Amino acid sequence: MSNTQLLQYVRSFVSLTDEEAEQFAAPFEEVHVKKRQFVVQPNFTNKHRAFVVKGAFRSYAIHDGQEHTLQFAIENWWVSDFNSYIYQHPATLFIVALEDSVLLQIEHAKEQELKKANHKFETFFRIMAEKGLAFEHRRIIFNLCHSAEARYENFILNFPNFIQRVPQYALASYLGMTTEFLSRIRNKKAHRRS
Amino acid sequence: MSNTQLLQYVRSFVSLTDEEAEQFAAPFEEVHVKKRQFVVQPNFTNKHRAFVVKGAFRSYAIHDGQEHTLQFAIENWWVSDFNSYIYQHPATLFIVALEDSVLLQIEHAKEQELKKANHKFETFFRIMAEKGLAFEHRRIIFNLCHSAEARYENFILNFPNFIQRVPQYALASYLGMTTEFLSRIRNKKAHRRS
DNA sequence: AACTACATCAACCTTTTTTCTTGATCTGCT
DNA sequence: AGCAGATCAAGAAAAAAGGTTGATGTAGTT
Repeated sequence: MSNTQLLQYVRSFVSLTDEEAEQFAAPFEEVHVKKRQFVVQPNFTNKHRAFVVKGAFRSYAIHDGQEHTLQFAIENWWVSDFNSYIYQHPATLFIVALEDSVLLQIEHAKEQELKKANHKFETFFRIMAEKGLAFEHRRIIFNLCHSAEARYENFILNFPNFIQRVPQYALASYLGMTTEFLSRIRNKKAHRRS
Repeated sequence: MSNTQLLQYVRSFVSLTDEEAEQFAAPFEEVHVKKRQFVVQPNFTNKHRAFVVKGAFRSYAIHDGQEHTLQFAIENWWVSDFNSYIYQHPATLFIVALEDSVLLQIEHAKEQELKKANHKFETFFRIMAEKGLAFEHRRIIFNLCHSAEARYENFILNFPNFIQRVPQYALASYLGMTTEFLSRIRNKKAHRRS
């Protein structure tokens, strides 16, 4: 059961009794999406917070016709347009499945109930937010300080399991460079090794 | 300007002074969508009525895993999940762009204001609804009375400019037959001609 | 002035996906 | 039995997605 996976994840942050675990998992529903399917689109409010049980996602914005990737998510990551979700405003991001995937999603209102119901649940969501914030801070600083090549190398180092699963144009736009330039970096690297 | 196109259309049904035209057009906003992008999805309320300035759309329902096409729309047609739009209830249809397209859309509330503001606007929307209703009546009767082949021939006759723009599987599901059967009809027809 | 780090544009190739076609077989009607 | 049409499976054809390369440009450095 896919709840097991979610609960295992949650329990790695807060300890839950079996009843608590059950209570936490209850409001989540399983959703299957096919590759290339959108789960969030601009102008539609992002009503759920979603946990990736299986598969891969990309969230991105389009500005002046250019796609800018904000995030990738694979198993045991969360995906949503956070600005849309927490304020329950229309989304500005696209979130699309990069593979056939399975999500566990909880409605915004249900999440509020959970947090009210049990202090541990509140703690869990706080930890998620803090981790997310810290991660983005590291990312921003790193991006500001390093060259395109260094950013790519860093990505490989930190997310080796993403590399085979995200398309290169998406990775390029995540790392803030053109797809052509990323292609050249990879090429150069391959030659160096041989 | 794409408003011109809308106003020309409106004026073909009701006469408007220039001020009226301006007032009518004001609440419409232009939206660009790419091929394969959804503008309406089940469970989200269809908040806008949309006029197709450029491009093509298809609205369809999924029942028992089968897609059933309700409508196609190209330039100068309107597209929405009408049941969702007029009652402002969650949609049951998908509406997807078949090509890169441009819409002019008006919010539900703004439309109500327009209709209150000027009798002519009320008249215009009444005409749209009546035309739509009459059209669907013709369609239903025709479908009940004719064979798959006759329905296809009729479509060609009445909507020659749709033929090249809608995929065949979509047309088949609009005409109430399988894509394979439509393929055979087309094939037979081609042979007859040569 | 040359060099580095990167962008843009266009062409092209490869792989994957989508769409369409065909044959074989089945069903329910008349 | 014969017709209108469905279903299933296999392929072919067409379109789209993804990736690479070369040429050329630019802004900031050395």
